[in-house]
Amino acid sequence: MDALLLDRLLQIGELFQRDMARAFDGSGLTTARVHLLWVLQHAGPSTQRDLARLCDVTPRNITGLVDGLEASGHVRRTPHPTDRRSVIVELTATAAETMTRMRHDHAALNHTLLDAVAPEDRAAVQRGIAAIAARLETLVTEALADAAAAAAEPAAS
Amino acid sequence: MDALLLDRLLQIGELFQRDMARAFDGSGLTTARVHLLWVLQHAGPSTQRDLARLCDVTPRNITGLVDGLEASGHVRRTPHPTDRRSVIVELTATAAETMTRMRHDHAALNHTLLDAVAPEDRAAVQRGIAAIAARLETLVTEALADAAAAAAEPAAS
DNA sequence: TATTGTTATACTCTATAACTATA
DNA sequence: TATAGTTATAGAGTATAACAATA
Repeated sequence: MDALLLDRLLQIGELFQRDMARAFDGSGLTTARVHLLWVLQHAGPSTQRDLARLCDVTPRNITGLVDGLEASGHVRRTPHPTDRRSVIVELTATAAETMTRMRHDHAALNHTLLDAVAPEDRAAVQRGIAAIAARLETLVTEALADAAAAAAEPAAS
Repeated sequence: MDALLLDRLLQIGELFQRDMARAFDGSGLTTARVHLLWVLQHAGPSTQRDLARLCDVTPRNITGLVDGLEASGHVRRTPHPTDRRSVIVELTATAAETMTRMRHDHAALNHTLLDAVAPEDRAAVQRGIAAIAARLETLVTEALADAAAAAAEPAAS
C-alpha cells in the first residue's frame, strides 16, 4: 500500500500535463511557450539570455520559442537601450490578458482541488505536500550535483 | 496562501520529470521509451496496436519507439503466432532487469517521500492526495469529453 | 577576449495521410 | 472491407557547434 503515494503524485503530474495540452490546443500555444510567457510575466521584460537562464534551456531554444510567440502576437522583441547585442522580450497586451485569465484559472483549480480534501485533513495535506516538495527538491539537486561532479572528474574514485 | 497547494504539486511534477531525465541520461533511454517499457512490463508481451492503445499514442509513434528500444537491446519483435499482420513486442532479459531495478528505486523513493511527512500527518496526506487525484481525473476526463463533443458538433449550441 | 543572438545541423516525440500485407 | 504496421511528411522542443556583431 505504501506505493500509493508516489503513484498518485505521478498520476497527478500526468493529468496536469494532459489538461495543459488540451487547454491550449488550437491556440498555437504549447507547454514550452506558455512556460516562457509565465516566466516573462514574473520577471518582466528580459533579455533572451536571461530567459534562457530562467527556463534552464539553451539560448538557441529561446530563439525558437520567441520566434513562435512573436509570430502569434504574444510577445514583442525590442532593442536593448544600451547593449546593442541584446534583445528585450516583453509580453503584448493580448498575452498579458491571457496570463491574467490563466492566473484566475489557476486559483480556481487550486480551490477545487483543495475542496476535494476533507476539511479536517487540509492542514495536514498542505504541510505534507510542502514537506514532500522540499525533500524532493533536495534529492534532485543533490543528484544533479553528483552527476555534474562525476562528469567533471571521470578518472577519480 | 491557498495557491500553495497547486503550486507545490506542479513543482513536484517538474522535479519528477527532471529527475527522470537525469536518471536515464546517457543510457539511450528517454521518458517516452521508459514509459513504453513500463507498460510492457505490466501488460506482458503485446502487439504494437495494444501498446498504442495503452500509451494513448498513435501506432506510428509506437513504431518509432520500438525501433529505438530494439536498437538499444531493450525489446524484441516476434511474429504473432496466428495473425501474420501483427508483431509481438516483449522485453529482453536486460530490460527486465532494468525494470526490476526501477521498481526498487520507485519503492525507495516512495518511502523517502513518505518519510519526509510528519508521522501524524501521513494518513491524512495519503487520503488527501488520493482525493485530489480522483477529482483531477474527473475534471480532465470531463474537459476532454466536452472538447470532443464541441469538435464533433461545431454548429450546435 | 568574452558575450548575445543567430544560422546550421541533428535527434526525439508527436501527428496525419497514404500504402502494403494480411484477415 | 477492415485491421496491423510501415513509409512519407511535417512540426515542436531540445541540444551542440560555428559564426556575426558588439562589448
